[in-house]
Amino acid sequence: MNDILKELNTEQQAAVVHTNGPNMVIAGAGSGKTRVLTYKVAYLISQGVEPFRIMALTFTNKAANEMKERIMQLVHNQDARNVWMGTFHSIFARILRVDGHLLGFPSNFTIYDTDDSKSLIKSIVKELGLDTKTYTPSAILHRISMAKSNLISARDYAEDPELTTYDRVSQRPQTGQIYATYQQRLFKSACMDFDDILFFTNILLRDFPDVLFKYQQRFSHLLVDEYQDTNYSQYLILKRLAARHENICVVGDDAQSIYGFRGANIQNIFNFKKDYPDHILFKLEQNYRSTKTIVEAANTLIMHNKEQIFKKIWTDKEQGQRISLIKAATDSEEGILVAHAIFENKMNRQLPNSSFAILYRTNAQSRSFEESLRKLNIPYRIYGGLSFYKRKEIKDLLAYFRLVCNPHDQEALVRIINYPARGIGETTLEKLRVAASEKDKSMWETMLNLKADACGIAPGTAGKISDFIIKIRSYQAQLANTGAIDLAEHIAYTAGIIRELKEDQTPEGISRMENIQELLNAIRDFSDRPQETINEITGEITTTANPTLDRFLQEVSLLTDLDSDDDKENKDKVTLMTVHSAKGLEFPYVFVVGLEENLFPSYLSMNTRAELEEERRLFYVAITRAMDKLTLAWAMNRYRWGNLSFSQPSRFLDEIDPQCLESTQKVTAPLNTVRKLKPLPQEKQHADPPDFRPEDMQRIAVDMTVEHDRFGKGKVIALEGQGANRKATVAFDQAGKKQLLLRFAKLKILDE
DNA sequence: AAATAGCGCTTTTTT
DNA sequence: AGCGCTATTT
Repeated sequence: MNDILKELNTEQQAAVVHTNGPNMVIAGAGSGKTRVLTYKVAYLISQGVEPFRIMALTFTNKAANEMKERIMQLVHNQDARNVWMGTFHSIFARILRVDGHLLGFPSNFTIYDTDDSKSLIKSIVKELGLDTKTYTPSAILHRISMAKSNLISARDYAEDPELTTYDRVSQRPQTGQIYATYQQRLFKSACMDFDDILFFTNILLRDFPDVLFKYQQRFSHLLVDEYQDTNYSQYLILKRLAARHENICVVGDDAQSIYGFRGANIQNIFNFKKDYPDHILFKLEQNYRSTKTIVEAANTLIMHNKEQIFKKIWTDKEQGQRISLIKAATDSEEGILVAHAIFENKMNRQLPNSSFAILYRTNAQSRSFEESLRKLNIPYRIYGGLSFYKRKEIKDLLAYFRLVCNPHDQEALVRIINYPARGIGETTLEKLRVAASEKDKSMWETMLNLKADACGIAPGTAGKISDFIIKIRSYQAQLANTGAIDLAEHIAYTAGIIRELKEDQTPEGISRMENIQELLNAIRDFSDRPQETINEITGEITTTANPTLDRFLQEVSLLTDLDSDDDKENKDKVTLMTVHSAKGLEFPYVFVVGLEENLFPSYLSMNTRAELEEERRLFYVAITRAMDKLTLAWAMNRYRWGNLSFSQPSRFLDEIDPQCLESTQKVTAPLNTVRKLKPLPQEKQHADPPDFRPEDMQRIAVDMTVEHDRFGKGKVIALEGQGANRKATVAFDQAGKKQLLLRFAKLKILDE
């Protein structure tokens, strides 16, 4: 172990070997923050601390896994994998699965992602008879999220004059009511949203002293990465857990605090100092990542912030190249110039694609870079944006899995009860919703005890509901004793999703099918990997083989696409991502693009000094990702929501010491002004098929062969309803099973 | 019931 | 420009 310590500088060593009592490491960009944390855990293990008594909280799961790997190398001890290491959310979700029953949650509770939460809020807003344009789901969710991060329950919220006044002033007086209903609904569905994981962890530790005691005892050492981005709720969990041993080490950099918008509280740094007056403070100021030019540029920039903990970041490295500035005429030219710059550097210096990164403020900016990179045949990978797990087809299949594992999960139920179409429409759903809310039961329970006539549901529809229930139950019966991949494939093939997708042979349809296959592959990988399980008594983590599908779901709900892509064959790609997701990463060549007023800084963050300073810290994070060479780009004109608008260069460009910048400015502008003409809309066909006979409608009966102008030939399987509402279920040779309203469908009888 | 056309709306960052 | 929702069509 002493050999290992030699790989650290004096300050880093001091921080690593200080293992007793509270301590804080303020670490500048590129100063080896993660290194200190990794070595500290390794050092603790080498000093005889049992791995499962160490809790290390990181910002991403990827960081956690990399750290674990490194630690195992350092200590030559497989037990190191028993360190409780992961994001706040994944670690405390794990704890809630063990002890959440005390709060009334089953251990298989579902975690809602932002889309689930918004869609639930939307349906609540509608139920309460409010306007979804005033009460936009994202605004409401933001309010609820802020409340939860500050441990304000729905009841507290309603009684808080400041919050309610704010809501009244902003024309949304019912926000508190929505919050309360939202919580009830989540609870009945056995679901938690992201903020609930931290909120309920706090409640658990607050109201159940023996649980608190158990974890306080167990975790002798707490370590926290990216402490500057923790919120109040996270702060309080740490404070509670650390109260017994007070061996808590937090690592962070106030200059890189960029998550204020989601409740991160820089005050936590000062609270730490207050809570532990005898804490030791370490400062890491030597940067090992970047050239002198880049470090100086970053230092001069951040000086413009008023609120900061003073430190002087310095480096031993060479002066390096000056920072290039690209001034483009338009956003598409910005893309071209950046792609060409990458191409030239790559060729002249024989660099791999992976040494380049393009960083932008908003996901929407990625397009022009994708286009130009593609034209030059430069492989790239985009992170963020529409992530894999947010795609419709993936969410659909996952919803089946979710419903099987937790039938009370209402968002999952609503999503798939009529997908693929099985004749349970919006009207029926509304009746079920009303019935469920009257009986104060989950929708699933309501369906199980369905008294159809009482809810005004037709017998035919009730039959379809019961078919659906039987299907889901048959999956549920297999859950416990079937491996994840076997059940997943069984569901994918028998629920009709794959059948539905196979019909669609458009490029999008084919890509959707590929995505489903990719999801199944991911589950296969997961099934092949032994799973960690917590031993309830000792807290030790043991592994079990052949995990079930619910284990997969629990894992997947907290993943981001940043976490899960390492072993892709082709790793040598240019990276495109937002500055936020670039936190903690580094690249030899970095392009920070879109440096314009109202874009970076964002027009939404220029109202207060605090917001503007956060934007500046964000830019600070962006430029400190660069190791060797930094290029900044901006466009004089940019397409914004459909039309071209003029831009001013970002004020941040003027805040960098001009000595760090290249004096020359490139201006080349072969403008691509030819835009494709849209084809004229086609004349619609209103006429009936020439040989259509209206009287056929009366004569149609089960087992007849019929023809539809779009779906082709098919056989009538069932008929229901009377008069104008008469419907036929037809099995088409090509298009599959469809329900059609005879009044419209114009079916032609081919064979009786 | 299912598909489509057209309209208005939104646009920050993410565990 | 792209999306989701509503109104309209089949």
